[in-house]
Amino acid sequence: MEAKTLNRESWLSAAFSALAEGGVEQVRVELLAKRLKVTKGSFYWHFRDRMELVEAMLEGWKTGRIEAIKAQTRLDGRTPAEGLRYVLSLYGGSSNPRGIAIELAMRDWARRDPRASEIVAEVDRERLRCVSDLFAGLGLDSDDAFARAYLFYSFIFGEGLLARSAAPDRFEKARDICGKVLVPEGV
Amino acid sequence: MEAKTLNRESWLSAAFSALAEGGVEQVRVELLAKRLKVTKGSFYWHFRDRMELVEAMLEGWKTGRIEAIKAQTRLDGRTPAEGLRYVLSLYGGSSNPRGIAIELAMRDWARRDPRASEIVAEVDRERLRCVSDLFAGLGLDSDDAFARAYLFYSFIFGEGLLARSAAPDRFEKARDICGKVLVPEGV
DNA sequence: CGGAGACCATACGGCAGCGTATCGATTCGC
DNA sequence: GCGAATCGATACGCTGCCGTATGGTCTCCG
Repeated sequence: MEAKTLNRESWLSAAFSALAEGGVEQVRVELLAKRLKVTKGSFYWHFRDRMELVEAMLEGWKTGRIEAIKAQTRLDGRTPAEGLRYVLSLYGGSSNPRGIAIELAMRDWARRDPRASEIVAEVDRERLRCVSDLFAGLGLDSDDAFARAYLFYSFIFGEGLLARSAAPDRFEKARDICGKVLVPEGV
Repeated sequence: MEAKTLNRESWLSAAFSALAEGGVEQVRVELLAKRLKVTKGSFYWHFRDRMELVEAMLEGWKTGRIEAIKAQTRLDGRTPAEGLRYVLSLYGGSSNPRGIAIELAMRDWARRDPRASEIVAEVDRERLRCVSDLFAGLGLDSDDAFARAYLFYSFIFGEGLLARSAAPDRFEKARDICGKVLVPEGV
């Protein structure tokens, strides 16, 4: 049962798909219209212009990601180490490729747009805070915990950047070992 | 003393600047022409079309980066650990921002262009091999050495992605600590 | 000095994207 | 049922970009 009429969410969803696949440059109203099988008449009903769509994307992404990291690091019975391994697994490997693609596209966007940069910074601040707390829960002092969180997220994002085809057969094992280094067993 | 006439290198250099600042989408012949204060008549004298420029960028980047990593990891009297710290310092922090920008733009490019992806993979393969060897020189076995190299480069690239404005005052210390984790002292 | 080639300017056609304007169709409140 | 609001189609002008065609201006060399 398809919704017979589009709404803001339909356009936003399509916009995020376009962002994931081709970067900000590819979220263009006529391309989205084609994808949604309508004309841009529909778009300019739901949005004032392209800027408004783009702004809605930024805001939506920000609140969504901040809610997500808070939920993901709320350890209900889990130990801090388990929590860290869980967060790592969410972005690791080939799980959630769309999420990784959006994450990378967002950051590339942030490199040239101050508005996007601001949003990414807010999200990063929250994320670093949350996983810093987990590392602190392992017994590390404030500076070490922050540094570990910094390493943790640099690895997660950087992994998405490393060419998978550079040595496909060795990556899985490497990831496992990295996991052990990133979240130490005994501290 | 300005060169009174442009050549292929002039255009390539401008193209890399545009790439660093705005991604592939921003290497456009008319924009480059404006930047070089000529018209595109000049461009189409030196290049058949935009594709040829872009292909030259890929090839030039590939050979340049492969030569660079080989030179940087050739330890002339240095210990492996010193070599690793040296390579880390080359991309770390705010040194060489242009190099980092090109690196990131290249990888964003690779995410949607198979040709670019192939080039990046070749460079990554060589880099992983070179720093794997350094880690192996520390006494690690093959799998551990590769994993360490994988972590090493993920960190380097990922660091460029993390919003610096998320906690500007804590990053420097974090980087230092990360350095110690990435290239272990005593193994 | 005169011709050839290197280098760039000018001008054009073509396409794709943004945004606007206007009109058609469907749905919902009353 | 009827009017108004909701949603989308069609058509237009504008801009920025690619690529081509053609002509102009130097410089070098015999």
